[in-house]
Parts: sequence; C-alpha cells; structure tokens
Amino acid sequence: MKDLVEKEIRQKAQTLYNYMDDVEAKPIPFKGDWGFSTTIAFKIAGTQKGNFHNALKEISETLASNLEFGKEVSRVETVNGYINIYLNANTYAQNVIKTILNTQYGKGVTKKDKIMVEYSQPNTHKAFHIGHLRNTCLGASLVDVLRYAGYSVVAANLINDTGAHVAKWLWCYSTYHKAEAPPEKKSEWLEHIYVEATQKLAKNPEYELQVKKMLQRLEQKDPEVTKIWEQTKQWSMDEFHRIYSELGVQFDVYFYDSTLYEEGKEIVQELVEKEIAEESEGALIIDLDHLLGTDDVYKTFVVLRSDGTALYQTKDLALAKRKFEGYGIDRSIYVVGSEQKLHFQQVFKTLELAGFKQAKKCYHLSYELVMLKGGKMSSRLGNIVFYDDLYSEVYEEALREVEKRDIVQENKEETARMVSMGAIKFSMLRKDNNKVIVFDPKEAVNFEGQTGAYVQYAHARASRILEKDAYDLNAMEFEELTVQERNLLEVLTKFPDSVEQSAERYKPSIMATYVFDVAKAFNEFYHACPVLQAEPATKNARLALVSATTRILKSGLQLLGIEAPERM
RNA sequence: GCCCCUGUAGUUUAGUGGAUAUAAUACGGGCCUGCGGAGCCUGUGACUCGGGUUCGAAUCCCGACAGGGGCACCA
Repeated sequence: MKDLVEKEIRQKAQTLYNYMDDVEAKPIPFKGDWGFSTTIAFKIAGTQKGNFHNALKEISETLASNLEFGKEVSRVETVNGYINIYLNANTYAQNVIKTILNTQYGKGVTKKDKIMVEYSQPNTHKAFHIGHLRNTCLGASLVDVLRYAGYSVVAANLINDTGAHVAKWLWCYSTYHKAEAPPEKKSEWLEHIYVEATQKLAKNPEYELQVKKMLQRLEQKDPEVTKIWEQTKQWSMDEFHRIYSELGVQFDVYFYDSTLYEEGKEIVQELVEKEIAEESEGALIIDLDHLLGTDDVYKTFVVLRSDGTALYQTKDLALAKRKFEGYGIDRSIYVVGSEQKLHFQQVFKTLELAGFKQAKKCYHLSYELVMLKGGKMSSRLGNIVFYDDLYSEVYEEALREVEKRDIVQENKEETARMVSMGAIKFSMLRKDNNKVIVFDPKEAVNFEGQTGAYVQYAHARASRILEKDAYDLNAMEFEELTVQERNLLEVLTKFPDSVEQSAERYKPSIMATYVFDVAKAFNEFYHACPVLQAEPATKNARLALVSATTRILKSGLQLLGIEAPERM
C-alpha cells in the first residue's frame, strides 16, 4: 500500500512539477490518524523562486487534489504543506491481514549479490565468552536477515587455531601439564592453562624464548608438536560445535588459520617483489602512509615477524583472496570487533595496492565491545564471563519462572531453554552495533520490559487464543476499528521495511526493536479488545488479526535466531 | 600527538532533514474475578555545549567538551 501511495505521488509530482527525485511516504505521526504523509511539497517549493510559503501552500493543495486512489483511501488533505492520505481502515485491514497470511510477507525479491558473512572467529585453546557471543548472535542474525531480504549468503567461520596464543598454550601445557586430559568442563580448563601461561610469562620473561621456539616448531609442522596440537585443538573444536548447536548456529564454510599462513607468506613474498613490502628491523613491513601519501593514518603494517613466522595479518591476506576465488562472492563481510578497525583498513588497503580488484568489496562490520562494569574483560585479570556460566545462570532463572506457572506442565526444561536463549540473544542484539554493551548479570536474568521474553510472551498469548477457536478469512469484516487494532495493524505493515532496513544497514538491532514494537502493540490490543468473547463478526476479524500477529512475531524472532514458544 | 566510535529522562535506549522526540527501567498512583499479571493504564522526567547549512536539524558540516577503542612484530 505504501508503495502504491508513493507511486501515485511520484507520478503526479512528475507530470505536474517535473519532479524526478524519489518520493517517500511515512505514517502520519499522530495517534488516531491512520494513513501516510508526504513532505514532497516542501521539496518542490524549495526548488522554486519566490515566497516559499505561498509556493508550498499552492503546490501541496494542487498535488493533493490531483491524487487518485482506490477504495483503500478514504480522503486526502493538506496540513501546513504536508499531504496526508487517510486510509479506509476496514478495507485496508482486510488486505493487510490477507497478505500476511497468504504470502511470504516481507520476503525480499531475489537479489543478484552473493555475500559471504564471516563471523564468530573463536580462538582454539581458549574459552568462548560473552564477547564471542555478541559476535556470534550478530553474525548469525545478519545471515538470516540477508537471506530473507533476498540475498544469497555464505555463512563462514574462521577458526584461529594457530599463532601466538596457541604457541603460548602449547608451551604451558607441554611443560607443566604434559599428557593431562581435560575434565568435563573443557572450556574453562583450556582457559585456565592459557591464563597460567600468561602469568608465568609475565613473571619470567625469559620463557618467551621457549614460546617463540614453540611457534616455530608449530609452523614447521614438527611431528611431536603437531600431535599435541591436533589433540588439544580437537578439545576446543568439540566445545565450539557443542556451543553452536546450543545456539542453533550453522556455518557453510569453516576456514582455519593453520591452512592459511603458508599461502599468506607467499603473498608477502610477492609484495616484496612488487616493492610494496620492505624489510625493517628484521621484519617485513608495509609503509602504508608513505605508499598512499597519507599522514599518520594507516601507520606501518607488519606482515611477517622477524623470525619468519606468520601474523594474523599474513593469514588475512590469503583468506581475503580465497574467499573471492573459491566461492564466487560479490561482497565479503567481516563481523569483527571495532578494536580491529585499523587492522582491516590496513589489510584492505594492502590488497588494493597489490592489485586485488575485489579489495573494495571487503567490508569490516565492526561492533563495540561487551564490557564489564569495572572495564574490559581480560584473561590476565581473570574476569572473563564465560558463555557456559552465563547460560546456566539465565537458564536456572527461567526454569524458576516456568515452574511458577501451571500452563506449562510438560516440557518445562525445553521452555526454560527457549526463554533463556531468547533472553540472551535479544540482549545481545537489541543495541546498535556500535554501542558498547556493559554486561550486567542482574539485567541478564530479567524477563520484564524490553526483553526477548516479553516478545515470546506476546507470541505465546496469541497462540493460546488461536488454539481455542477458528476463523474464516473470506468472511473477515471489521466494524469500527479500535485504536489498538489500528495501531497493531499499522505496526504489522512495517515488517517488510524492517527486514530491508536490517539487511541494507547490516543492523539486526532494527529487527529486535521492531519485534518488540509488535509485541507491545499486541499486548495493548490484548487488554483492550476481547477476542473470544466478542460478537461473531468481530471475533472472526480479530482472530485473523491475532493469527497475522503470530506470523510476524515468529518470522521476526526467527530472523534474530530466537524461537517462539506457544506456551511459556 | 594522530585515527575511529559514542554523547538523547536518574539509568539503558529508538530515531540515516519534516509535524506533538520512541520505548524500557527506576520512582508515585491504578487494573472490574474478561483469551494467561513474564501483562495493561496513568503521573514525573531527556536531545553535552557553541557556531554554520536549510523553508525546516537529535539527525548534515565546523569547533569545543566528555567517555570508550586503536596506533611495529597480540588477535
């Protein structure tokens, strides 16, 4: 409908005023008025000479009187230059509900771009913490949102299974924990050894040499080291797969650092031959500012350690190429924390200098950190909040809540699982990417207000009504629509736009906010408008409306990776 | 010092140039035995400051101020 309104305005603006730009219709911002509004008269008046306000008045009135719509529009009027198009509520409501129930509402048209989204990127030999959780929720949701918006998407993960942190871990393990097997909680145990290594090195810097040696042996595929590495790495991988399955996250491709550094080193050699990379203090570097003619922006970029071992950036150069060459993608998105912004600018600029054409199609989707009240999480300080601990705490709280209600007799554990997972994911997604999340344990176990549980609850309530009676779409007839019905319907019609916005701007937070708005509108409707007790005609119409609402809630939640329980 | 991000009710937050700034939470006051009170209604309360662009600025530009992150062999 919005499209139709926009199209009609665009057409008349063209024929009457030769106005070629795009036209946007927005909802009339006043409570109780249902329809669309456009500010086009302001824009046309702005291009004309003479008195602005006279022109504005004349244009808006001429345009308004020339607009022609079908029976879904009740009237058109102008107010201070705004042109308001009021909807015929009953007819429009019927069409909206039918569209929602009979089509894949909000599903974008198939787009030609194939996009790779790389996210999660856990480090083996370390624990999965709430920082990874934000990344993983964000990436997983983005994949779903982009797919729903019509893109073809490859979900990729990069396992950081080699490098300095692994060498540090292996050193500590083989000198102090030789042949030790992990306990049941592998994740935490792995992390402990890493922390122990860091502490030992801080106290005795002379051990650094041993770690360095370990890294070299690892890269040279020393059989003894490789054997331990493979075994211990597997423990990490087991944990990751368990966690991904709990989160309901799936990847199409797994990349491993350990399979990238050799190719990375070759690329570095080419860069040396092209005189892009040069030697400095034994290491190979790229003086980006010098090459690009900038001043202190891109800094120097180290691409190979002085002992010949690879860095993260060495591998990233190879990975960028492998993505485009191996998967036929048009765009490559890296979901990585904002603290690595400079790193990716350096990687992409280097690729550009090296003549890699798709360098401009690489995009670092940065998001802000998850912090604690006291500041950053750090292994050294031992203040990391692990995913496993967070989950069990929230789960216990959800289970206590569930047990208070006799509506859920069976599947208490399953319901608690859905609710706790929903709470965690929603809290990770509802904020804008570039805002810091300060993790608060009290807030994490809260199921009131702007939370996943609130949205799920609305869905459960709506589902329960539908269990109790059936409706006939063809006989749907609204009498006078109540404010709450109109408001709910208006919110429902915004779904396609929210999908598109989330996808184009890479912001699942838009979908989270949207889904909350739907739940809010539904709860208001629920209290004001009886469904099952209403007169037959109204009951039928309201049942259809409730049904449409559950559809949207479920689809929206799904795009966030959140399940929609029917009872809770 | 340089680069990036963020400044909106006490706190958390929506808002990619349009009318009366969106919610949550906290605090105060209410909700009839009507589909489930993880809910609803109601009151109090906000655009960091100074310039500029524009018919119109929370939104764009410039400059302050405040917080966070990054800047050579970590990822």
